Amino acid sequence: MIDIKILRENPELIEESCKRRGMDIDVQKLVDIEKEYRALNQKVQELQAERNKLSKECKDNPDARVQVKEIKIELSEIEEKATVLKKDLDDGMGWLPNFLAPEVPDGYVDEDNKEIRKEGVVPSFSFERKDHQELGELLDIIDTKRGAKVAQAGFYYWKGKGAQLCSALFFWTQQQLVNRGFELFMTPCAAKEKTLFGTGYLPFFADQTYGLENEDLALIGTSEQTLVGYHADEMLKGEDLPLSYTSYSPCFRTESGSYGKASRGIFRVHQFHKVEQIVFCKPEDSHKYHLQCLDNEEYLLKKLGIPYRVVDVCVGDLGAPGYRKYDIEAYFAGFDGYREVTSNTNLTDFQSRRLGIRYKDKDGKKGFVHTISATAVTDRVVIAILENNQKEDGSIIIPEVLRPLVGFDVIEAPKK
RNA sequence: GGAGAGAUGGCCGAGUGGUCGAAGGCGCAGCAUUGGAAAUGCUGUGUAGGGGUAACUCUACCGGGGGUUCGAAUCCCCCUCUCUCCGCCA
Repeated sequence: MIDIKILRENPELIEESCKRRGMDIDVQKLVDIEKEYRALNQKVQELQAERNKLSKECKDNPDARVQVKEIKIELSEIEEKATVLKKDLDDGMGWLPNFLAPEVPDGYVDEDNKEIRKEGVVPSFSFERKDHQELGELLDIIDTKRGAKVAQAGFYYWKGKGAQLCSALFFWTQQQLVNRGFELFMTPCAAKEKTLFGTGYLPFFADQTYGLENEDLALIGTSEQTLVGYHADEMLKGEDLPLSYTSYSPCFRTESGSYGKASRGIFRVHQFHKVEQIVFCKPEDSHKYHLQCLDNEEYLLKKLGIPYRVVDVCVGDLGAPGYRKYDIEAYFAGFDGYREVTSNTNLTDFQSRRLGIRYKDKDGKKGFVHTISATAVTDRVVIAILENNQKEDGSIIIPEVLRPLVGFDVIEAPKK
């Protein structure tokens, strides 16, 4: 949510960021609604003041009762109008995107993202490489057919040593983050509209959400929703910040409208699994923790031996709630290219204003916290391991750091 | 699923029609005391919004929504949530 004072005093700033994002929003109309609402509200308050004053006189002045009754009628008419305007105002404010960091690259699609650096050595192969779909079937560790049979196309099973590898990766990642100062959570996998609105997923990503019938609940698209929502309507102590939370959860997304995109295998699915990083911090620190979350992501990929590149995400690929975003794209040998595995957004006070997450310092200074939302790992990292660590027969070398957890070094290919 | 109790400020908790934005406590801040601290004492301390250069002032808010009344934290109705007991259950 954008501070309504900015709408009032510097609407050109909002127009500018909408324009840069290519969003067609009538900011001026919103300014007018706000103005009208404020005038009406002022009138309401004047009448209320008069009413309050007169009611105090009622004990010894019977005429006052009659006057108050008249005021009440006038008041209810104006209040009715004000309520309508307030709703329009709230709806309009809910659709305003966050401001943009000045450094965000211009552009409309992911090809416009700016590469910051490349790390790791891209593996070379003396044989014909397979993609994860082929490897998954060969090794009997990914089952998309039965996923579709039991649930729907876009759902899948991890199985056997593949499932072991996933479990190990998620567990290991959580441990690494705990070692880096994060507190571990297990969260609800459903959340109500208020929470989804507050985190910015509504109204902007309404078509991505799996709602539950006859309930004010939807399956979470990410545990960001439940972790950030955790502190809704709370006043945090300044000295407790930053609060760094992590959790593992399934993530549900309808992915409507994305069928055209490269989606062989389980790269883009209706349910995936993610270890998330969330930071609540003071406004002046959000840039620092944004970079720290990025460092955590890079640390994990380096330990796992996965080559990657970091990109500075462009305006069009950023998402309305985001102020600045770094993606990491890992190298996938089967795809022979870099594809998104993590995404790390500084949301500034966009979510905290919607959710009412504030902090108070000992000296009484108050403000809205900033939030950082960053992926740690997802199933896609497992896919990268499969594709990059394959041998000619299709067997997979397990990354060293995960070997103690899975209890084997290789997922062996079946004998012919 | 059945029965009952409850929701008040950063937290706990009193308050059953006007003098209540709300006692008291905790917490927090300042001052005093101290070599320093603890303890103690005194003072201050809700949130959001409007108006004013400012001192200040007005409005709203006691889970949410509606109603009664000149006037509602308090009375009435609806909803949501929480807790306790019973049943069922991973």
